[in-house]
Amino acid sequence: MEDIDRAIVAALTGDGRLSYTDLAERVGLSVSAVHQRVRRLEQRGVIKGYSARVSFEALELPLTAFVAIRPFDPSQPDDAPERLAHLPEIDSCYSVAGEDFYLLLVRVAGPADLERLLQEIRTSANVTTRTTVVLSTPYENRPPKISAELSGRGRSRSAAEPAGSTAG
Amino acid sequence: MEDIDRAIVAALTGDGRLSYTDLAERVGLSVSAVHQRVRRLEQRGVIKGYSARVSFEALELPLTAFVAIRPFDPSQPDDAPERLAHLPEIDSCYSVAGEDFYLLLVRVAGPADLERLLQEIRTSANVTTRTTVVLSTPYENRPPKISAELSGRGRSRSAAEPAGSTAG
DNA sequence: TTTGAAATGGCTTTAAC
DNA sequence: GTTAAAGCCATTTCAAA
Repeated sequence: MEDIDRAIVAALTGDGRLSYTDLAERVGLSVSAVHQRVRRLEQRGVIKGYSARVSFEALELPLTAFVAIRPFDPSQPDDAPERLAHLPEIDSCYSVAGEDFYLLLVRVAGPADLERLLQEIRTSANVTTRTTVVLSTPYENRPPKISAELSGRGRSRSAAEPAGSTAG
Repeated sequence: MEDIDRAIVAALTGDGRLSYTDLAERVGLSVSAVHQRVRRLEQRGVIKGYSARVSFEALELPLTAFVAIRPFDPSQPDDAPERLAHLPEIDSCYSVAGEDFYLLLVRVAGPADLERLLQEIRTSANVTTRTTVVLSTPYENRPPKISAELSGRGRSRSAAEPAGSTAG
């Protein structure tokens, strides 16, 4: 992938509502050029969509936990992700190597809800659970590493000086 | 928080670039009313921002792993999150109860990069690591539970339908 | 094939009710 | 919360490199 595409992805990861005008200024291209690249990135699946970042505390879901699960009966078909998909408290489901089969990230209002959720998980997927409560989240869902270093591309307008330009 | 606000948050979590026009239609309010609610949600910190959802495979970061860390010397000050923040491969950092001190979610290009990252983590924060490789991700970062279901209230194009105006 | 510039329709945003 | 209006942006179209 090109450097400019990486810069576009990095910018939209930081602010998914950036206008094409601002985006064009940042990467040093015209609006239509940037727009075309974004469309291509979306079509190629590099950009899968856009989401609002929410405060789970404000949503009254202050308790985050990891729930490692493994089947109670390993001979059964392993369809835990589908069996658990209906539970909205489950934020993410990872199939993992190691002792456990899956690692779930869940968000609930408090211990009572966590207890009910764990019971629901166990009965829905016929699994055992091992839960690790999250005490705090120093950072989460940070933008991925972007190696793009935009060399000073000549532009017509000199009024704005986008980030990434060589220090002068 | 009100049901309409929850519906707005849910909609923007699913599609952070929804226009206020579409949003207004979904929740059954006027455009400016929805706009005002979104501004308030942003100011209150319920909506912390907007991000593009990216394909880590397309970004050449196909290997995801969880790295549980604990200090090599527990008598030292515990500032692992700050010491590790400069590593862009670290997607998230959770302070957890249980055997370990922190749980990191990391994304790298392959096993070689993972090995280098683990060495970097150990030396940067003076910690031991226990790594769990993610084999696949059935789902990730799903929208949180929203108790309000306002489906069916949306109008198509009728201009004179004062939704929710029982008081007037 | 990709980029740059202009025009139009739609959206965001503000003010008044 | 609603309506209306003004300004800005997204999207398309076309010309040029």
